[in-house]
Amino acid sequence: MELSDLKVFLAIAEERNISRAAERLGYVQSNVTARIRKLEEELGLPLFYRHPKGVSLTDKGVTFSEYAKNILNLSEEAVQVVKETEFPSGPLAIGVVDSVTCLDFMDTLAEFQRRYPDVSLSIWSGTSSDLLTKVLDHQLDGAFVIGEFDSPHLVSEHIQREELTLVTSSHMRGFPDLSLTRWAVSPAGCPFRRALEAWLRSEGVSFDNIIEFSSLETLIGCVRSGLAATLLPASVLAGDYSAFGSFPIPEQYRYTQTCLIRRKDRYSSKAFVAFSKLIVDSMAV
Amino acid sequence: MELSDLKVFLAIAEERNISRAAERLGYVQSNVTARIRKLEEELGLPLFYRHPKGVSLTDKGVTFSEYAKNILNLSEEAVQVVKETEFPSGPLAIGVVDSVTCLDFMDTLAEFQRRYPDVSLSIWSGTSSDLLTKVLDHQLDGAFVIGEFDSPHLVSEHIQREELTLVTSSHMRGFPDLSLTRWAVSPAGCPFRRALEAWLRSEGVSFDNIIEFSSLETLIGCVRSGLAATLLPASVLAGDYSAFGSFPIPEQYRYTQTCLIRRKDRYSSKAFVAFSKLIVDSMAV
DNA sequence: TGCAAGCATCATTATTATTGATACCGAAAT
DNA sequence: ATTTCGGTATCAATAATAATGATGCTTGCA
Repeated sequence: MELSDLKVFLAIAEERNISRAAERLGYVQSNVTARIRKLEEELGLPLFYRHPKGVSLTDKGVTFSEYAKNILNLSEEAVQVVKETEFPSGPLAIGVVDSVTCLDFMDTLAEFQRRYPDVSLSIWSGTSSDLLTKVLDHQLDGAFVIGEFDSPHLVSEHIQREELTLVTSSHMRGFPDLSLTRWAVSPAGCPFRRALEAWLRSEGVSFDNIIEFSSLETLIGCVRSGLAATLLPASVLAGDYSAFGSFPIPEQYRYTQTCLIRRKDRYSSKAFVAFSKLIVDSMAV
Repeated sequence: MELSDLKVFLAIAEERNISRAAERLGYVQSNVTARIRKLEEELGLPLFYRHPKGVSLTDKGVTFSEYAKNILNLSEEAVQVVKETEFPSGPLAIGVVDSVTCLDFMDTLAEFQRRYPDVSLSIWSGTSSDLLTKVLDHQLDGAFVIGEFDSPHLVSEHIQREELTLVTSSHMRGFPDLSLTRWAVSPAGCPFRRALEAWLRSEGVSFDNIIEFSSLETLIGCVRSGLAATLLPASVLAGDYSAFGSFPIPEQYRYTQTCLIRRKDRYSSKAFVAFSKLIVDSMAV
């Protein structure tokens, strides 16, 4: 049994299809078939059920896949750790919730690239829970998410407290009538949306006059044009204050936390440490 | 990088000598040299210093070897877990301190073999600290040791409280004069010896009139012949009471604990669980 | 009945690992 | 100084293994 066998195995397990796994791995189907059969023979048991439309893991296969993931993660970490130089370098994958990408966060990124040109930084954006999954799955070194997350595998560091405001178009004058307002929101799971829901519920206002946006840019565009209002950190409006009206909301719902999360058991590369330090410093200003 | 590369790497690291590692692995030296060089090239850094009399790990090599061990342990565990059948089977390596091997422990072993013939049991004996090391090193599934051990990687289960007695030959009559007694002891590190030392110190008796035995059998033989006295659990004398005199010692030094230790993070096979259950039950009687 | 999608098989080829012979290197012995 | 010894490195030849491409087999579905 070799690490490459585990990679092949996991590819099949994820694709639930040998042909697709072969394609993904850049091999030919017969090869992948042969390898997985060899592995099964070596273990003396089937890892997959074969059905006409693909394959699926047996119980033992499920168990084995957990081990396989751990083993491969560990082997990657070993290589990374040992290759690491004194100066931050190598790949660094960071997740950022959409709402943060609008901040002067971008400036900080540029600064990071300038200081540490040997780090190849890749930024993923997504919802907090997407990013959470990716961090737990070793697909990201760390992520900036909104809200508190509690997992035995994570550590999180508070980066910044954001102040949510009720944002409207500047065409509308003054604090709107909540019950008559149409709301622009992110898909379910977004902490801003949850805060909005909680607030409106406490005001006794129903929450069905909503439009959902998967992209924050579009959402903001919609608010700017006066189609709807929303709840966002004022900082997201990126200085374009003249186009918007911004109103405080009750203190109970006003604050959200941006946290940097990472896996407890994952080795923090020099690049990661440098990155998180730079972010914390720049946020503190 | 493959698991076999890690095995080659670790063999060299342990032997500190490529030729010996090759021999141990059943390869020819040039092959092992080539493989390790290929691995080093892949990592882009040397794992070993070469000197005229062999090789030694670089700093990075030390780091890498820690990962390599973990990865290989995990991969072995993966195979073992997945191969495991409903009924206990497979290899089971247990360590037992010398002093326990004399008990009716052997009967329990025989019973275990009878009940679970598919388990290939191997018993290692040694001192408590030897066994401790082997358990931590994944060389043993578990071990019976005397005394309390505290390691974040271990869990231990109390099996039995042993009562230490002052053992003399039946030739000598009555409680001996401690200051005139010659003592037969196990090598340093044995908990019985430590207890004896502590007791004698508290009595103000010096502890230099000693003979060391590496084998408990020989030690007991020596005591039987009247050459020396010692401190042992009465149970060790194996029913041969007529040949010995046995005297209680102060309560403070009288008791030792036999514990079953195992690694916290190690998967407990069905065989191990069955074994430890059988032992606990048989001790409870 | 005839696809189409998917896994299995197999002969062939490409790649990689292993060997065995030999070169090399430094330390210790002569 | 020279040899010898215990070790690693190199390299051409060979053995073993992995990958390919073509084809066969099964099943669900139209």
